[in-house]
Amino acid sequence: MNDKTQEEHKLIAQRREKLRKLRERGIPFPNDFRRNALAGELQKELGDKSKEELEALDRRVAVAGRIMAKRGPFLVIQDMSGRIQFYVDRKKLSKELLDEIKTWDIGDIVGGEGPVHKSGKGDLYVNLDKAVLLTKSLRPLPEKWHGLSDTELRYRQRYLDLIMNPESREVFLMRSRIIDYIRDFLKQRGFVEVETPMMQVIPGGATARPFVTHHNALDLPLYLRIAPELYLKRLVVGGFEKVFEINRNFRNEGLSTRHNPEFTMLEFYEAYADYHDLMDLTEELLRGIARDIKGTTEITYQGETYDFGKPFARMTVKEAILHFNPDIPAEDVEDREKAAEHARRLGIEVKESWGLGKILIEIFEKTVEHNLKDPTFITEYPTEVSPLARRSDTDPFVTDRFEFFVGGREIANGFSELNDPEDQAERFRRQVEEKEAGDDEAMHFDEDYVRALEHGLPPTAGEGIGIDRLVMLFADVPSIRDVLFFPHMRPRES
RNA sequence: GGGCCGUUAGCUCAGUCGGUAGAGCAGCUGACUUUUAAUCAGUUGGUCGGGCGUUCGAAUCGCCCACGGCCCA
Repeated sequence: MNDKTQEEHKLIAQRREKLRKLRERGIPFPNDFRRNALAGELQKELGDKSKEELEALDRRVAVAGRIMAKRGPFLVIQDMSGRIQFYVDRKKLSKELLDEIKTWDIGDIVGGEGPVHKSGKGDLYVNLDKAVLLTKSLRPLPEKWHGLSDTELRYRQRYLDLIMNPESREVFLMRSRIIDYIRDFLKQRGFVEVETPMMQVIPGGATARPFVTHHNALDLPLYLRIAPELYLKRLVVGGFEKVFEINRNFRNEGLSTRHNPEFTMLEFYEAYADYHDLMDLTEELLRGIARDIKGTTEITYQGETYDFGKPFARMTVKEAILHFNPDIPAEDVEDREKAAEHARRLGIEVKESWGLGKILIEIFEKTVEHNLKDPTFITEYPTEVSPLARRSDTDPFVTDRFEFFVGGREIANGFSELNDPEDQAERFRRQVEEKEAGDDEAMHFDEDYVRALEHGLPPTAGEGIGIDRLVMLFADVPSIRDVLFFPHMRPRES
């Protein structure tokens, strides 16, 4: 380590010196100031009153927050609700207090008390009687007008982004409101919120690469869950007939504007329902979120508008492939070799072990998915790629499954659950074969889960909704990093 | 993993043809006390992401590396 890394920046040194003086004078980080008002609420409550009305009212408040700007005798204070000014009156305050306020810096956290008045220009301010520095900030804030725009710093030092950029705060508040809405929606319909293991002996419920950890006392490898599905269905076996969980999943895959190694998933299961019921429920839920959060069913995402008010389109995987690939004849999606030919032409590396179902899904992902702009349910997913979904009664090649797309992105995946334990065992065996053939995303055989099914899973439908992507949609942001407080980044060397 | 773009003062950004590195904000000194990106005068602040190379001379050209962004797989 050289001197350079230890040497402190001048701006920090100046502030540290001010803190040193505070220490000399007593308690540098007091915690006895109690506020009784919030800036934003005062603006709402008193913002319309005239100067004279406010003086007559003589509303005395105690407000605390961070100094965001200094404007002559005014300090701009920001708290969680908004902003209000403090007025520093030279004629009114003691010399000692005036001298102290002079040492306050932008970024410091302060408290002030006094009556709320209004300036000649019509802005509210607290006419300070008392004021106290509560927390000295040792580091300067970013530029007051442009805020913090460097994306790397916004993600690495999210607190600065939140202090400086109101749009960013708004996204996270919206995220919270969306999750609240979903909880209320499901609870009102009789669903019970539960929690199931994040660390699993057999990672199940999805096809994805897991993170591995190790339990010392049991001397056992444990996997961070890639999905809660198999545990939630065990609960349905146990008589919890309507359950949901909103929690993190972990997948050991790359990072992108749509992927973070940990992400939030809503999963819910309803006994005595099928996938059609869930499509209806999903439609109602998304429409409800749109109305509640945006006040309209017209949702604009990255310049394009989608109408959540109209009934959502529904089509099958095969129909969608034919629709977006007019050059593929209808009979070719029924034939493995012909479908494989089309797949190869599209640049897909077709593996020997793939059946028709897997080939169709690859073609679907390559040519259809990004084109599904308007809210659309896609149904009839091949059994081959749906190892946990109930087989269709009319066509065993496909399952009673759907996925939901909007803006070219998958948002939800749901199906009538496979509750035939013997079929499930057979499907697990196929997965194990694929794993042995080199597919490291294929599922493990979960005997314990099959045993649960053998006790009887009632006819059930279940669904997962990716919360991060949902929030991206409603918040109209292009990257998943914009809806995660602390997106994963490569650590920066010191 | 591949392609393209970016990295200059605490922050937001300029920097021409390769010729001593600039502005605004923030900071500091002072004036000013009803300001609204407060204003006025003065002023401090740089390993130009890191390394190697080309050159009399590199923020600028070349190569390698790091981190980030976007796109593709």
